[in-house]
Parts: sequence; structure tokens; C-alpha cells
Amino acid sequence: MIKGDSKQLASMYMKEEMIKGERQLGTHEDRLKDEVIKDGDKISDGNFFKSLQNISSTKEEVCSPGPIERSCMDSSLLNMKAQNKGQDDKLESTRAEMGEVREENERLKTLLSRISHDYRSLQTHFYDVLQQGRAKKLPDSPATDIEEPEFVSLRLGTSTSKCKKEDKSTTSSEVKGSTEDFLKIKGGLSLGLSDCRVDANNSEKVQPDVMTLSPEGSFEDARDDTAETTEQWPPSKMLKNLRSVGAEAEDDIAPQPQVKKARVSVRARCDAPTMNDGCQWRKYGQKIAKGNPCPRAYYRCTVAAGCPVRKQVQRCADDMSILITTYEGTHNHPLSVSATAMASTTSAAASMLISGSSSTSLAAYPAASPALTFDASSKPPLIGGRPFFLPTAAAAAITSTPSYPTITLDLTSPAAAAATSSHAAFSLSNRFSHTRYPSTGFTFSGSGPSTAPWPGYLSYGASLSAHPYNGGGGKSSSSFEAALSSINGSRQQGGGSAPLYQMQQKAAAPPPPSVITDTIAKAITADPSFHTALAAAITSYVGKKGSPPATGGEDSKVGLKWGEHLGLGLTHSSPSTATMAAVAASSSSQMFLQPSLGLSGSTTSASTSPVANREQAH
DNA sequence: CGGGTTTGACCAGCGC
DNA sequence: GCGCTGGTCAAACCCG
Repeated sequence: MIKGDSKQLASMYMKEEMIKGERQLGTHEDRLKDEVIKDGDKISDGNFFKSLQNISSTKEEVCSPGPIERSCMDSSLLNMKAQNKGQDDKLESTRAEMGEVREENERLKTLLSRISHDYRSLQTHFYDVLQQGRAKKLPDSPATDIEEPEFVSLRLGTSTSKCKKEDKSTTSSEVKGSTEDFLKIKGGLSLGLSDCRVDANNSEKVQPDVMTLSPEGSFEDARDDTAETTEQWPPSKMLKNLRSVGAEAEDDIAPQPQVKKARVSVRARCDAPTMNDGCQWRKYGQKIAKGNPCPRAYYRCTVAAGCPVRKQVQRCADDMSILITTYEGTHNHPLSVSATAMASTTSAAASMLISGSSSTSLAAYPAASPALTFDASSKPPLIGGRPFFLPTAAAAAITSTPSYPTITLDLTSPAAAAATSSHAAFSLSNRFSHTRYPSTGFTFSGSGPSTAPWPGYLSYGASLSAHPYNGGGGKSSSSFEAALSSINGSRQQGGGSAPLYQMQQKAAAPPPPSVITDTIAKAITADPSFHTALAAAITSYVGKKGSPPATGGEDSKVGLKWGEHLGLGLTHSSPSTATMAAVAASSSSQMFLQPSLGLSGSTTSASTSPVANREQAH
């Protein structure tokens, strides 16, 4: 649904761009016409006649022009002719340029329609494959009938193992084929996906464990579904216990075949026992994990009763200063601003992880440990009261624990300060101009693979957000197009021996329009994660606007501020993501997705006040 | 006294 | 089947 919306957003945006381009063309044409007329005026009515008049007046004044004057007249006429000729040339070249731009525009239109068509056919094909898979599965497991619709709907990291196994073979090959077709259609517009596909073929390592094969990579859906069904509290084990105790009436909950959830692991340097992510947590267990002298602590969200979100906190065995916090589940309650930061980040990453399985990226992921590269803030949050300099290059790796797909956001890599400043801003709308997006810490950036400790690095160095803290200045003008242009198919090698699929390009200078549009098409069609990330970011924002912050007053004030910045006001009803996306797409200026991971340290596992946290961070 | 933490025990999944 | 490991429970404990 949201994916569809994202597609709509994409096409709308592209159409918008085209219309804009045509408008610009029109403007250009008008201007040229004006120039022609003006020049004509200049030439016919203006200088020429003036000169003639001057000449004639000179003639009149000087009744008998001498040879010197006559030669002056001749040279003046010659100058006029030369000038005229020069302007004609200019006119011709401009017309030629116009023609080229028109041609380009036509080509892009054709390309867009092809892409849309291909996307639709791919989607249809995908559904067919899914249905075939389900048809196969039915005879084996009649008990899972209840789960059938859920298979189709998006689950945030939930899937049945059966689906996984069956679809892994069918869907991935289908997607590969479709990707090939897509690449063929696109001709030279290669994203490097084919290479990745080859890489994936070459490698015999496993794909990230659970990839929910849903075409609806939607954050909202994920949230709703997980909140409503898969991540209800009590957890699956307790449900099982309840069932075993004698609740045969629990049939509606009962056949939950191996509910597995996506996890988002955040690695950050932090001296405090746990990161303050704005939520309140209650520790419910501790365990010494194998291979790590440091115990792993288990926390449960206590902001709302029945919130299914849990987190594990553990120090890295290799580097004790690194705190690894693994989040699981989706909050079923309103979040404070600071909590939303992390929640949005993790949800977006999780959605990305899930949606990454749904189409091209499934084929594109190198099988080993593909990673996504995220950026981090240029403004240091506070950890333990000290500024915490998030690295310019944070890494995100999709890994596979035995039973959970996990995406790791690595915020520990050394920063290259200059890099951040050169990132293009992720701009969405004029309405959001100079607005910092406070809630998502989820960014993509053009950071190098060298920052990633894992092989098989998949770098979406997309500068999806540059989130400058300088009041929305900096490179903001390069905006959405530049951000998308940075989602480029420039494949590089690096980050270890494993294949690297890298879509990385710093958007230091705005690319030419054709490149922009091509890249938009590439990004939109090739990277469903982008849809998800965008949807998540927007949804998160919308959700925040729609529901009052959990912590009340202070946050409300801030919300109002943001609302004012956004020019939206607090009283507006929450528009759908699609609407927001459409609004976002329909204009062309900036909205900064600011990564405000609330990484303040806390001395106790129970988090400090989000308000205090935010105040600290600001 | 209520809420949070600690810690030993239990259980399920997985690999051999 | 058995052992290992991760995840969770729940009683005991601590603290404000």
C-alpha cells in the first residue's frame, strides 16, 4: 500500500519534474522568443534605425559627407551585420539546445512509462509467484490456513519458515529474472544490480535469514500488523504456555508458526551502561552470552503496558567501549520525540530489512553480510553528558542470527567530518523548507565502505539526508534530486574481499538534469528500501503530528515549533502517508531528516526523562 | 511499599 | 537423544 504510494510519489515526483522541465522549457522558449523579438527590435527598430537616423541626421547636419564619414557609415553597417549574425548564431544554438532538451524530455517520458509498466508487470508476476508458493504450501500445512492472509500482508520481520524456504528459491530467481529484464529495458542505466546478482550467485553463503517476501514494505503496515498480531504481548512463548494451560479457545492466536521478528541492532560508543533512547525500559533478565565476557541484559519497554518492544544491551567483546543495543518489535504507544528518533530509525531500518527482501534488493544483496551504510549526525548528541560525535559513516549490516534477521546500524566508525558537510540534503517540500526533521535518525549517506567492519558490504551511500544543523543551509539546494542522484549505481570494490554493492556518490555538485531523472528512475525502481525509508520517515513524522507526544507539555511545545516550521500547524488531521508523500513530491525544496538518535547516556537502565534528554541534546 | 534489578531456573531451538 | 545456547520467568533483593 505504502509502497504503492511511494511509487505514486515517485511517479508524481517524476511527472512533476517533467512538468517542471517542460515549464522550464516553455519558459526558456518564451525567453528565447522574447530575446528574438527583443533582438529583432534591437536590430530592426533599435540600433540599426537609430544608426541610420544618426547617419541621416549626420547626413542632414553635414550636408556633404566626405569620404571619411561614408567609410564610417560602411563600417557601422558591417558591425550591425556582424552583430546580427552573432545573434542569429546564438539563437540557432539555443534552439538546438532546446531541441535536445525536448528530446531528452521525451526519452525520459518513454523511460518512465517503461519503468512503470515494468514495475507493474513485475508486481503482478510477484503476486503470482507468491500465490503459487501458497498453493504449494497448502497441502502441507492445512493448519496454517489462518496465517495465509498474514503471509501476504507485511510483517515486520515475521515470517513462517515455510514461506521463507519456498519463496527463497522461487521468488529470488523470479526477481533476478525481472531484474535482468529491467536492466535490459533500461539499457545502459545499470545500477550494478546485475553485478550484485552475480555476486550473490557466486557466493554460497546464506541470505539474511528471514526476509518477509511482501510487496508491501510499509512501515505503517508493519507497525499495525506487528502491534495487532505478531508482536502482541505476552510473547509467543507465553502464548504457548497459555495455550498449553488449557486455552483451546485461543485458536485465533494459536497457530503462530515460528514468529520471527526483525531486529535492529545499534552499535555506538557509549560509556554508560545503556543508551538513553527516550523510552523507559525494565530489565527482565541478564545472561552471559557465549564468547563475550560481558553479560547481555534484556530490557522490556515499560512506557505502556503491553508494549511488545524489547531490547538487548551488550558490550562488544572486541571493544568494550562499544555498546550494542538490539531492538525488537514496534511500540504500540505514542512516543516522545527523543524516543521517536530511535524508534523511527530502527523501524525504518527494520522496514528496510524487510522490504529489502521483496524485490530487486533480494537479488542484489550479496549473500554474505550485506550492509547498508547510514550516515550519522553532524551534531553531537550527548552521552554521559558529553558530546557524542556520531560518526560520519555509520554502517548498517544485515546479518542473520540463527532465528532473527538483524540489521545493524554501526555508529562507531571514525568520522570524516568533511564528508557530512558535502552531503546533499534530502529535501521534500517547500513547506518543509529549513525544517529539521527531529524524529528520524535514519539517514543514508555517501560514506565509504572502509568504515564497515564487515565483508560483503552493501553501501547505500545515498545521502538521503544530510540534516545539516546549520539551519537548513549548506547544500540544501541540491535537494532531493542530488540525494537521489547519489543513489547511483557506481559500483566500487572495497570493504573487504567480499563483493561490494555500492551505490555511493557524494552529491557535491548538482548533476545534470538528465542524470537526475535517470537516477530517480533508477532509485525508485531499483530500491524498494528507499520507498520504505521514505515512507517510514514521513509516516513517523505524520504519526508524531497526529498523536500527542507521550511526555506531554515540553514535547508539545516542540511539536508546535516544528509544526510552525512546517507551516502545517498542529490541528491538521494526519494526512495519509501518500498525501504527505505527494505533497512532498509536488514541490522541490527542503525537509531535513535529522538524525537525532537520542544517544545520551544514562547511568541506570531506566532511561532518563526524554525531555531532559532532548534538552541535553539541544 | 512499590517499582526496578538480580539471579538461578526453566524452556525451546538448534546442531551434532 | 543429548548438550549447548539464547531467551524468559519469577522469586528474592534493593532502593527511594
